[in-house]
Amino acid sequence: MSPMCHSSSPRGRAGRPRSAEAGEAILEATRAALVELGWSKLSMGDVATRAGVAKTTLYRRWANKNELVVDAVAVLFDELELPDLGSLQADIEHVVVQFAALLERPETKTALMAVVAESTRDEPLRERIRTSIVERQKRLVLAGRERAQARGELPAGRDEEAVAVTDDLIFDVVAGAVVHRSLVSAEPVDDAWATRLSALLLGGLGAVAEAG
Amino acid sequence: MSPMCHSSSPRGRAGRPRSAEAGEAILEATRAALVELGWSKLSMGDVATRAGVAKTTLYRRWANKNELVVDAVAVLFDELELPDLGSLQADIEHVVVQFAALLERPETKTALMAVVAESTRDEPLRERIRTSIVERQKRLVLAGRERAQARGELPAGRDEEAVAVTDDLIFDVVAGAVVHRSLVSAEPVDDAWATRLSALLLGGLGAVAEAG
Amino acid sequence: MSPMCHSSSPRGRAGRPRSAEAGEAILEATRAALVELGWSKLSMGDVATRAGVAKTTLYRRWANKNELVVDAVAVLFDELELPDLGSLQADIEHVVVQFAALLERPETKTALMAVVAESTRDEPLRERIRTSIVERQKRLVLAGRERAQARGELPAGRDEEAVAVTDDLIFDVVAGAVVHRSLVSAEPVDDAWATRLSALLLGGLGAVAEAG
Amino acid sequence: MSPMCHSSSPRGRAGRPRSAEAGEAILEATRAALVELGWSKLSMGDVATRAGVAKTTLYRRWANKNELVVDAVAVLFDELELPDLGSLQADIEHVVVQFAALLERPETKTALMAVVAESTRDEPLRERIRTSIVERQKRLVLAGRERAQARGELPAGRDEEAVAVTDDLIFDVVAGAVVHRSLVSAEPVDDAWATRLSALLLGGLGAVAEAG
DNA sequence: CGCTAACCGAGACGGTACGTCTCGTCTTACG
DNA sequence: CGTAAGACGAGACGTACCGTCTCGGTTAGCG
Repeated sequence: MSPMCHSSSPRGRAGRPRSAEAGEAILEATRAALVELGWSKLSMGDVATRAGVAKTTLYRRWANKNELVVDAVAVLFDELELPDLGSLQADIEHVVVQFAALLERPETKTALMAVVAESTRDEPLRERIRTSIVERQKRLVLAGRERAQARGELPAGRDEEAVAVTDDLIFDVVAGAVVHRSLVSAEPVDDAWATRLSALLLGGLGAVAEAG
Repeated sequence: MSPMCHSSSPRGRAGRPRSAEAGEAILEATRAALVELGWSKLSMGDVATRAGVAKTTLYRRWANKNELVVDAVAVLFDELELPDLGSLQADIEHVVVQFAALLERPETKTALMAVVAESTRDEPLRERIRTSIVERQKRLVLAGRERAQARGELPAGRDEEAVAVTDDLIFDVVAGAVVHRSLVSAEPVDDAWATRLSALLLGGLGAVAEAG
Repeated sequence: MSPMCHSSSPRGRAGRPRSAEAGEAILEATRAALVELGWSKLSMGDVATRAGVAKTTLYRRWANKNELVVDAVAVLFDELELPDLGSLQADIEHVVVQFAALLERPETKTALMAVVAESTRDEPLRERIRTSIVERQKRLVLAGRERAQARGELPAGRDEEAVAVTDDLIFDVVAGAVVHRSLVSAEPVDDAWATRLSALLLGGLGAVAEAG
Repeated sequence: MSPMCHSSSPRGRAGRPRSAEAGEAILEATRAALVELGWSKLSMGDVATRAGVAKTTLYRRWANKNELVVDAVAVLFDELELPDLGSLQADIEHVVVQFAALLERPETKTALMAVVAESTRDEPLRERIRTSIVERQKRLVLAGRERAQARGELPAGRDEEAVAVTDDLIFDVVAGAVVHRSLVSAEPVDDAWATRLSALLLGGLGAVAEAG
């Protein structure tokens, strides 16, 4: 399940194989172009030139600019980590600040909303975003919740379904709130804000669990 | 403070005045084009044609496509209302569902994230989004909170600053969660989800207030 | 019946009129590009650049490279003249040499056969060649024949139809022979060859007239 | 002197020899593609696919599209014959009609002028055309003239040089006239026209012989 | 009988040009 | 002066071929 799978080999492999370095050079060039130009002024030709590659090579691997950009930024989200800071509150605060820092990076800031916007009219793109970014990062919620349960901060989830539903809710709330604060409200996600958001979640989680 | 203020009349008025109907026809045409084509395939020329107007007229009133789109969709957000449903929980649920319905409309769905994305590289646009959309809709949080205080569901805010900070937090959390659920996770914002989100917030609000 | 008529004004005139100088600059640039690059390496983008014009401007006026090239070279054929040299033999020799000289010019040499080749698959192009080049130059045959009749070198044509048919034959023979000698056989059309061809025609004309 | 001689074996032969059937399949595929697409839309990749052959195989044998096309159509010209019809006039008429029929075939029609056009800028191509097509078909003039001399319709040529010069003239006139009538004037080469052309030539030949 | 050199198919590669589209500006004539 | 119409310079789009290259795999003939 390679990230770049636009019309791969039909059955086995015949002919010259795709250059491995080209792929990485392109993604790197894409990120550089995002930083310099932003999403809307990024052009395929420019990326190709930066990567020292022909435009055709880009189109051979990605159907369009959006798919390319998703692949280029998806890897950045994998840098997010959830070290054990001893309490759920601390863990949440940490990931919130980390995520906000990621969103402050110019390549992420300009690209994320743009591809989400495009995905509202492009089902394959939406799917690629889901698999490359969204679903991958739910691991953070999962890990945080399980660690909190291990610590006894949260009750063990009896109903598996209910646990997953709550995980999803938390994910949308945390990710959504950080994105909205950062990109829409355009106000800083500092430690104080992260603390307030964590407090809100912790308090709310109890209520949701009771209501369950 | 008209929403379209790109170089008004210099000092008094001379020559032929601007057609009043043209402005509304353009915004209407813009919304229609958003529905049919989505943001990225919407073009100024097409909007002009639909509105029966020359391209020049568009550029005389809006600096570019993004400013035009913001004005075209901003008005839709004013339709959001907060009827008194008797409890804070019900009020929140109602506005969440209403907001989700708004985001499901094709013109809003395709446009909102797009202009936010563009605004990360365009300060005037960001400002226009803030004044035309974001700040205007904070009224909903304000109204909901005051009504809840009146009902006694929430304590009266002693510190005005702290109240505003919490209002902002709630706004980012609610708006962000709904947007993320709807556009990024691409899963439905139904009554059940709205109920869970409301429960989370109500529970959290208590905690935040205590911590405050 | 302007030579450049690719989708001109729908009914009357509205909007900015087409730049007159642009048209001439484009044709001039086309001829220059033909000289330097030849037909097959001539590109629309290059012509546009040479003419200091946008590619769109070319496509607004000509449907494709072939139509442009026909217009660019057609005017060169109008330079052919038929001065009265006192005898039909001399007149023929002169026009043969003149035509050969025209075919030796690099822009004509490379372009003429190319557009004729393309015209075998492109009816509008064939028509444009006929009206812009072929039919226009039949004037030379007409003038030569009438002058010879006036001199008494040829009998006055009784049957108008037969005269036209013979004119066409002569045109195809002269033009075809020169083109074939010059471009296919790739041998020089010098005075000696022109003399031989003229002699052949003069001798043949008598026979055709008798047979006629 | 094989027709396909693009960088044969260096000194002797080693390794696998070239597939004989591939060569014919490629020429056949080229003709088919010419019929369907015409010269300008014929592509090497398409020919390769039609022939069930790799593009590499084409380039191993022909330097480029034009050389390939010349070889593909050259063989068609060998079908021209000059049966003895009893008189020079009849022989000429016959070959004229035959040649016109050949030029009416879509593969010939589209290819011949195209490669001639290209040859004005490509000396090796011009040479290939001369040896593969032009010089080969002069045999028809030669045979016709000798047969006419044998019949006593034409005087025996005293001066060998003069005879060759006249042969060339006749070749250019006949071939040129037919091509021009057929492809440039785009009018039919029917029996009547062939008769007129033959009459012109026969009459002219006498004059040229006397003048010669 | 196994080497080995040249062949073969497939298809990716860096390029170039295509013809279309949209941008935002400019130039008309009309009201 | 505002307007509708539409041409303009600029430049990106995504596609199609070009001619070259790199693969893995035949297929001869020579040793």
